[in-house]
Amino acid sequence: MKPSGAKTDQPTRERGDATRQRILAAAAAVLSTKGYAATRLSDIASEAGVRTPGVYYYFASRDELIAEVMRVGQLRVLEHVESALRTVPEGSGARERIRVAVEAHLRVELELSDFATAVTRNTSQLPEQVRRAQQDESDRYHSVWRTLLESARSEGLLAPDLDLGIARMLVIGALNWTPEWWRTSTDSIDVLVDTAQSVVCAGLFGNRAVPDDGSSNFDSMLNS
Amino acid sequence: MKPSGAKTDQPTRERGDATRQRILAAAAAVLSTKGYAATRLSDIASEAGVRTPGVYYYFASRDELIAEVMRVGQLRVLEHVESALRTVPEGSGARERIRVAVEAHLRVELELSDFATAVTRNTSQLPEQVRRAQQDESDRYHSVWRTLLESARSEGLLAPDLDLGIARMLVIGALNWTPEWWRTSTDSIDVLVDTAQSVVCAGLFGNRAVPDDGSSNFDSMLNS
DNA sequence: ATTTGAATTGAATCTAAATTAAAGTCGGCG
DNA sequence: CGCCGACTTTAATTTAGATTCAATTCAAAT
Repeated sequence: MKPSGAKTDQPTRERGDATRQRILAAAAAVLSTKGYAATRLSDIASEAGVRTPGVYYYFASRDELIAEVMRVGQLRVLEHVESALRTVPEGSGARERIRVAVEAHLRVELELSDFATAVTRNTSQLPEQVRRAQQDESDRYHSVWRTLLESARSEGLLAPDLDLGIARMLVIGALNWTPEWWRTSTDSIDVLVDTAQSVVCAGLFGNRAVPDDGSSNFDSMLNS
Repeated sequence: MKPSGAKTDQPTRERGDATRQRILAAAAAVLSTKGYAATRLSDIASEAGVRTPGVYYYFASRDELIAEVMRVGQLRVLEHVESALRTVPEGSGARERIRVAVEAHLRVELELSDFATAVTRNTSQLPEQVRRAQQDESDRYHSVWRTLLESARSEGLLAPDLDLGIARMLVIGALNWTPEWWRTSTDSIDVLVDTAQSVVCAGLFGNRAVPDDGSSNFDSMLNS
């Protein structure tokens, strides 16, 4: 809050780096709650403990700052989900992988990263140029899900007439909408994760049983 | 100086009424594609064939105009879905009613009304005051779905441990996300409707077969 | 201790839009 | 006709907020 600079005895080079990070994080926080329309550079600055013009030392413009938030956010989602999938034991089937992806998506979205939330809540409202910054990572993320569904199909888990593209977007949509209604403070995320896993798997595979006997959490892998 | 007067009884407003509607519709159109952030009063005006200040003859401010779009939009969704549900034969079960609700939601969202799209794509980004305008209708809409799920439960269609609130939001989320990716021109909406009905019903009830038992053509509700 | 340059700021400037003011048009009706 | 009031428009005015600029601080190197 103090206008005075940070009193750390850090070397200036590193302090500047840290400031940049603070600004970026502040932008993600403001963006994820207020949305692109209502995000003021001054809000970001004060959240980051800097005067407004200070932002320009690190970012060329408001849109460039926001674009970077988007890029980072989309990348974080992608990497978190991919990394979760990497922990799934080799032999596991598509069902298990999809459960893991659902959980990873929800957790990074709701628990781990304002950046992720900033992305899903704002993508649609951005100026063309800003949106482009994220396009690449976004495409890659969709590829991950496309692959998941395709392997489910080749395992014979899906009804043969199911349109994979549509199904994919319905599932991702359900997950992406969660920031609109989920109140982290109030509700337990574990229940959400469980419910979402059940509903998504049932929706795709057509049966709702097959609970996870404890192996749903992707940090703990038991089956093989 | 202004036509201010609290006089409710203004004679002859034929042309004005139409203009007001044009402005409202234009606002819905712009809002549904560009989003709140990028929606300029001047865009709305020119889309409506009026000069910018002309808008102020009918609406007190930009936000008031937008608020009305939101109110109308949410109301349209509500009424379209309720009216669709009214066409379901008395004896039908919750599964059939939910299928109808899914279809009605998608169609009003994607085919029938820019207003509806404007609502779902912008609600989260609005200033508090504007959002409040729709709150009421929004709550009523959620009640409709709550009731649908509750009757499904009382018919024993749902797993007893399923969290109805979460399930409801996941389903509505999947539907609300469609305007983000669906390209009306490119794709057939019928396939989307079919797929969504299957996935939602399977997701909730846990089996994917059981299409509608030959009853009712819910195309009959497409007017209004 | 002086110089240097990265980091930061207070005080302008600039600009896109929203909003207001002040007329102007036009059709109907006395 | 001629003016009345509903409707529109052109021409300001205002304002919020992004961006720029010319200093200022302060740690580190000389």
